[in-house]
Amino acid sequence: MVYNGVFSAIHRENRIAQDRVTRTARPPRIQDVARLAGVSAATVSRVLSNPAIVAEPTRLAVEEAIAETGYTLNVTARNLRQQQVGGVLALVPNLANPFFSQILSGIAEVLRGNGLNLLVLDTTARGGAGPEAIGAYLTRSRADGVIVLDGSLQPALFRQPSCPPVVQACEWIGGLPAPRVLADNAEGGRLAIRHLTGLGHRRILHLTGPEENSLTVSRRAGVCAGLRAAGLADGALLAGDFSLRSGHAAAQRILAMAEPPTAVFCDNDEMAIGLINGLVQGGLRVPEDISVVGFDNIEMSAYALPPLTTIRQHRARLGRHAANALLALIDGKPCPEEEILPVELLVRASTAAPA
Amino acid sequence: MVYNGVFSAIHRENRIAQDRVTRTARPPRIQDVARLAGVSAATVSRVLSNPAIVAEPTRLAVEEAIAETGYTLNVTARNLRQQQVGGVLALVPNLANPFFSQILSGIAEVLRGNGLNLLVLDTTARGGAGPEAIGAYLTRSRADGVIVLDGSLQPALFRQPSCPPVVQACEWIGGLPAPRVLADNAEGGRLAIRHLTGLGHRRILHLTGPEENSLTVSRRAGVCAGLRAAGLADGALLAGDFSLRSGHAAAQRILAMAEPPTAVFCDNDEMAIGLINGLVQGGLRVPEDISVVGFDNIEMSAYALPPLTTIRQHRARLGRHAANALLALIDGKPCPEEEILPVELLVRASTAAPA
DNA sequence: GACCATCATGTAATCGGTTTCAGAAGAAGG
DNA sequence: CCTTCTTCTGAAACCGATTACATGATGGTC
Repeated sequence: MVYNGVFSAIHRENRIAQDRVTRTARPPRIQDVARLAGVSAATVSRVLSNPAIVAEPTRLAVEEAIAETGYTLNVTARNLRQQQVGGVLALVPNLANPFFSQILSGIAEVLRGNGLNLLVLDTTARGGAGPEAIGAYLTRSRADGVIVLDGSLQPALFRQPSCPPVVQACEWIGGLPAPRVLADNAEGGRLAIRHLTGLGHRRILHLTGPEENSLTVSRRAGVCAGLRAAGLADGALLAGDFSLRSGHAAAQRILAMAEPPTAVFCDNDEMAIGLINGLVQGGLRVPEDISVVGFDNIEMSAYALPPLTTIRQHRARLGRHAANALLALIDGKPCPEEEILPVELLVRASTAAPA
Repeated sequence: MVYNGVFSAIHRENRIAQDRVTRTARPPRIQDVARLAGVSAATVSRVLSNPAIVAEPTRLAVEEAIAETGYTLNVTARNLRQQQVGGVLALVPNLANPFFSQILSGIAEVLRGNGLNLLVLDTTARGGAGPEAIGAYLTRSRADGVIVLDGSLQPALFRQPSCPPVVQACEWIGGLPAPRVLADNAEGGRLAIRHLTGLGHRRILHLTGPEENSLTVSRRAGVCAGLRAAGLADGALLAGDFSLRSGHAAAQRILAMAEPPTAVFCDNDEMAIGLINGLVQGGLRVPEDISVVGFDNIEMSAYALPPLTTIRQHRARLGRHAANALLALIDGKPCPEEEILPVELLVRASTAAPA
């Protein structure tokens, strides 16, 4: 006891000496602020998290002490005590894809407003995380919640008992009972087809994403509905993978057709732009010889040549809605199982009546 | 003491009962694993972080207990004890911009390999973070390190005593003494001009980013060097802001010129694509009437019409190098003040000899 | 003046790991 | 058989906050 007292006295002297020499020696803790303000650590904590319950003079003294010491809260300590992580994990198939990064932007905006960090995990990263590596992140100890942007993940991943609340955005995983925030993909497909059939097109090709992809499936449904509404059969389809390259490759296939379509609806803008590039280089004119419609309205589509007719979906907004849904889930508040955001047709110059 | 003993016995019973009923009652802690394995918590911790120092039979028993309980480490608790955050903060001007998200992708890859999270903060987010909001993140308690991708921030932000190690990537901030990982911007400008002068161009316009931007400044220097090497004067410049829109706007200005340039070098691909769009819509042909060179080699540039001649820089690689530099800094290892990554000229179809 | 409610604050337990230090067990050497 | 050294493990302190509970002061009421 005596030894202890002596020791801590020495220790304190030492600390003060250090403070005089180098300010960076050791960041101040809540206890240091308390000492300086002549109150307990509990009171400082209260000033920090709930100032209203602290008497005015005390509060001012504490605030002054905080300013004087340059104190900043240790977030990790708070998180440990409050049994939270302070962050939400976003699972994206490809961080480098602008489509996803715009959704992330919306997510980040809402999270930051609620004091939460955005943690990003690239599910198909190079040197990459296998499913088991992703699973290691799906713990309450790693994130307070998860937003899934990758529909190709296994639902089993999310069934571990310690998995935090999950929300799906944009794409979704079959058999995963987590709320979904989606664009109205079917309606988008339908709108695109209605536009084309309205122009008089009857041979319409659908350039899709990967066959099993949830976006592909629902957009395809809309396409078929649109075709039927115009009294047409389901029509041809060609499978791509959402990349510029696969759009370009599709052009070669089309150029080689005996009876090529007069219009193509693409499941995203990037394939549409790749397709136009391939078609034009193959000697066709867009839209005179063949019309092209995209999906997403990425920024670039307005500056393509010709500017692209497309289905617009508001990606940042989708991200915001997903983040808000997750926040509700984390707080144990009710959250709709499925939220569908409207899309709209944007007519530019890549579509015209068939020759 | 007795009361305490009785209480914890009841508590334990209760816990076991809960475990039988719902597995989600309470995640196991290291203590639970220790009890099951018949060892102390310290030993379990050692198995987790440094298995080599634990005797084989003990280790196996612990590993079995871990598997049986489904234990997962509480990362927050570990971080608190180890005085770290387990994450690195990236300050990006615009998360939705593919240019930055590809750098992020490289950063994320390296960080994940080292067990660190990537935290993303959008410096110009909507509803946005003022400088003071950003400053609140620049604390050792919020991040183990910071990678700055935004050259427009105030250097003073990073001077707070509690600011963690900082590395700048891609752009840089004047007066901030933090290591920089950059593309060879000047060389890129020089290469572009050499290519154009080699084709015979003599009236070359430089479409720049914002005047004070660090990329603009160094690319401009390269452009001027290139022009001088060809015996030409510094030449005209037009200031844009790296956006598609500003490229498009520049086209209007060029179309209105009495003596328009025969070639334009743009400080990024997006402006170049916007520019081409504007020029073509204004009736000029690219490259027959006017040549255009971009910078960055974004994916889209290969599929522009015409495909864009540009300067290629490897963004993911830049991100990886920046992350590695930061890791060195965090570990107190030496780290070069400036690292310059090579760029190269990619000739496609948007450049040709002047008419 | 005694009693009670209210408010402000302090004390100490707590979150869940890691790590220092010390001690036990076993091996090696004299 | 007794040291001495090594290897392994456990007890307890520690990281830095939050918060349940206790306490003291104050003011109002009868």
